[in-house]
This record gives sequence, C-alpha cells and structure tokens, in this order.
Amino acid sequence: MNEQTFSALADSNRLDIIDLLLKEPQSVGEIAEKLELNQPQTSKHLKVLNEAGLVEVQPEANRRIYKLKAESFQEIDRWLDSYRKMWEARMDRLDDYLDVLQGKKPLN
Amino acid sequence: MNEQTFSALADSNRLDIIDLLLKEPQSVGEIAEKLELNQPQTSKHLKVLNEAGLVEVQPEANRRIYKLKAESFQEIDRWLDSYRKMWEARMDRLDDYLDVLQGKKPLN
DNA sequence: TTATATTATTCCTTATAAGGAATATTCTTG
DNA sequence: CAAGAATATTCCTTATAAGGAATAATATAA
Repeated sequence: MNEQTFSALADSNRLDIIDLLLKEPQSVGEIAEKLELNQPQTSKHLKVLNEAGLVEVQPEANRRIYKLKAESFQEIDRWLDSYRKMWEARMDRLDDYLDVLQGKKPLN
Repeated sequence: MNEQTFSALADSNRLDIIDLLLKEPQSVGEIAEKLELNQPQTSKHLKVLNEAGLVEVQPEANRRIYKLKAESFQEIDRWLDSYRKMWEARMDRLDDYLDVLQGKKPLN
C-alpha cells in the first residue's frame, strides 16, 4: 500500500474536494467556490490529489475539469481486504458466543 | 471520515507496524526488533496509531501488547462504500460495452 | 527496597506541508 | 497579436511531524 495515497487523504480540505468530485466532475473554479477556498490553494490541493493518483484532469476550453480516478480507491479497497479478515473473525466469534447464549451450541 | 486516521496511515513505518500486527498482537520490543526501529520511535509511532484508534494496548507483565482495533478499519471501509459506487458504475458501463462488442446488446 | 527490563516522554534539530500573496502560464476569443 | 479568463507556480512564513539521544516512568523480580 502506498503511503502517498494516505498522505493525500490526510487533509480535510482534500477530503472535501474528493467528496465534491464524487457528485460530479468539475472545474477548479467551481470547487474553489463551493468549498470557499481561494483558487491557488485549490489548485495546490488538486495537484497533491493528482500526484497521488486520486484524481485526473480533462481540459475543456480554458478550464480544467477534475474527476475522481477509481484505481487508487480500489487500491485502498484491496489493502483493506487483509484487514477485513480480522473483523470478520471477530464477528464469527461473536456469532458463536451469541449461539452459546441461546443454547444452540456448547462452549468449546 | 476522520483525517486523523489517514494521517496516521501516511507513514511507511506505521504501515509496516500495522502489517505486522495483523499477523498477531505483539509487544513494543518485538515490533521494534522485527522492523529494525529503535524503541523510542516505535513507541511514538504506536502512540500515533493509538490516538487514531487503529490499535489498542493490553498490558501483560511489564510489557505492553499492541493489537489492531477493527473499528477504524471498518470506518475506512464504510467511507469507501460511497466510492465503490463510482467504480462499479464504471464497470457496468464496461460490461455494457463488452456486450455490445459481442452483439448481445444494441448501442443506446 | 534495589536492580533490571520494558516502555514512554522530553528536548533538540531537521524536514515537510499548509496557507497567503503575488505572479506566471495557458487557453480562448476578438 | 492583444485582452481576458481560468489555472498553475513561486516565494515566503508558519505550523506540524519525524528522527536521534537522553532520560523518565512503570512494572517485575531478587
């Protein structure tokens, strides 16, 4: 798992940007206005997100439309797979315990 | 989604620690030795992970056993849910396109 | 209680990231 | 090409995080 991805996500402004881009791809100016950020900051944050592979750009006239890029999110998802086993195992043990409480199953 | 979680994950040493703790809960000294970190750094990283809710401690004699805590990972998982729709939508469109290529379906 | 093992904290220095302000760049249109 | 709109970059200052070294704190055992 790439730490750059998490690093890019470790900022509330950038989380807000991503959240906004989930609704629809949009330009720097639109993002800046909706989040009440100034334009240079917005561009900088988008640069970080872009370098982390979380977004991609598509020029349109003299504007640049940013949109989410699925791959990096999928990478996080795959990374989480390893950890899913952990909490599923925990859930299994809970299920067992609940069964014991209901007399469906003896304690080992 | 809490940016503190991502911030804690945005460090390769801490990702290594988490990876190690997935195998089994273990003490500060064991972690430090396996990852070739010195003890103070290891404690500091564990403190960050602990404050982010990614690990928890269980004292055992004069050692402190750290283990992963499922909740924060599940929080990431839930956060990813919103974004899963994105790539699933993309996959659906790809499926449609493949169907078109195979003559199973007309182009809209 | 003293010695020892284990872990946490503090202090310091250095590196990295964020925000503001100003400016540069790029693209489009007249 | 000139003007204007949209975006990117640079410079500066400040805040935050990381690592090393030393030390403090805590718990166990003799």
